[in-house]
Amino acid sequence: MNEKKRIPKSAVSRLSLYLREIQRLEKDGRDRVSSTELGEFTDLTDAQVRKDLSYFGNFGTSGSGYEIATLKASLRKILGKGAMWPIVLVGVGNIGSALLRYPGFKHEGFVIKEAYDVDRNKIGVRYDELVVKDVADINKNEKGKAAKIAIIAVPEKAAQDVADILVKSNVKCILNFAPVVLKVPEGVTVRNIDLSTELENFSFLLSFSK
Amino acid sequence: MNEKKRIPKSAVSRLSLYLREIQRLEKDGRDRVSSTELGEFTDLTDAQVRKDLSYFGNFGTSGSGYEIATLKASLRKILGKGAMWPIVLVGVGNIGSALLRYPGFKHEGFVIKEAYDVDRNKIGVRYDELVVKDVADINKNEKGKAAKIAIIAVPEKAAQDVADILVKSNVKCILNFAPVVLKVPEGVTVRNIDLSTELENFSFLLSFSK
DNA sequence: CTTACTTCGTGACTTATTTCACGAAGGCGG
DNA sequence: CCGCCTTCGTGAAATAAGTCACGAAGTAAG
Repeated sequence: MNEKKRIPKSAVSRLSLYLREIQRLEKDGRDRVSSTELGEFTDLTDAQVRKDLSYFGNFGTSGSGYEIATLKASLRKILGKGAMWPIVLVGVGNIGSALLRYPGFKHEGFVIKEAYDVDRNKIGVRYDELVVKDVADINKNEKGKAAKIAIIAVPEKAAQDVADILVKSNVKCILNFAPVVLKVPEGVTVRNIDLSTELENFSFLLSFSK
Repeated sequence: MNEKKRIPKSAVSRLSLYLREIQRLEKDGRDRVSSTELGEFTDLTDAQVRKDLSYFGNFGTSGSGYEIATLKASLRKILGKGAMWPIVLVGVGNIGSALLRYPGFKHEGFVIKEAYDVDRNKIGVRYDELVVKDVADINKNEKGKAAKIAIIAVPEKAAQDVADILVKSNVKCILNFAPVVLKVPEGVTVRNIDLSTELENFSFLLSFSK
């Protein structure tokens, strides 16, 4: 209910999980779900579920939990689903091209609208309706097109330069696969997907336990 | 210094960043670095850097910061680098095959030693020295081979089954690319890489800020 | 050797996030 | 309509994480 309270950053990520689960439940023909049950599916406590949802509204009914149809609609609204979000991809190497081929995005409301690379061999390659362009042309093409979300999948050396260009072309959110801490101005959000860090967490754990 | 204090989970991830940065500095010929400087590189405060490091030892010298060679050695030790960690990959689709082709792992101390899939067309395909095997044979091959780290890159429907099999074959750490919350017994760690959640964070942000 | 400066390590404090636990609301059977 | 059960929403308490700020230790210069 309360719009003023500060919302923990991680609550939004959990909202994603809730949405995913209730969509699954909906497919199974369910029409109501309790916080306890949602918690079981997402490995969270019932209190956590209720609190997270309560940051955004009163979606539940005391005796009987949450109605799936309405909760779904609300969560989708909050998470900005419904619009199709255009994405710029920079770097069509191993990961970049995997993302291009991944069909799931469209279904989730995201489309890679443009793809760039430096490599001659990659420029001009077609993926579906999309042709890989020269990274030198980002500004030209991007300006005004208003993709606010970008994915960086270039080698570490190039990542900061690419980020700078993207910021100039008005990108506000960057999903970064390069193993670098990007410097961006305020108002631009970066989220890192960093495989070596993830794996090092594992090797840390494994080295210690026993 | 203090071994008893509870270490924040995120401190280990930051250790990875520190290690990466000092290795970069070392390549540039530097041999000392201060917490302030490390903080600038990683976008953290100097206090955060010092506190993180202090969970694991007294690596610094008061007047002059951290000696790169020794800090590097210590961090590598803590993070379990030095050994080559074998990894099992399950799912050789878009993402899985990108990971197989990614050369960086080896350099970081991780090697994909086995790869599995269900798809006839993928089974038998060779990537370097590695041949994709039938997922039905995981147990057989894995038992005793002692890969403790696995990567799941299968479609959501299959992920939990795969996880169960992996757990049986003694895997302790799972990097999960499937958009599902995996249920695993205590003692097994899962880290999720969830593109739609990441992107939904963005669409959430973008929907609100104006 | 003394003074001025740098930079660490850390306890105390602040802020952020999660968990607890309970009142109130809704549903249901009789 | 009345208990009884379920389940929400939410302040208050507990836990976790991050920041501050300062004493102590090192360095450098004269």
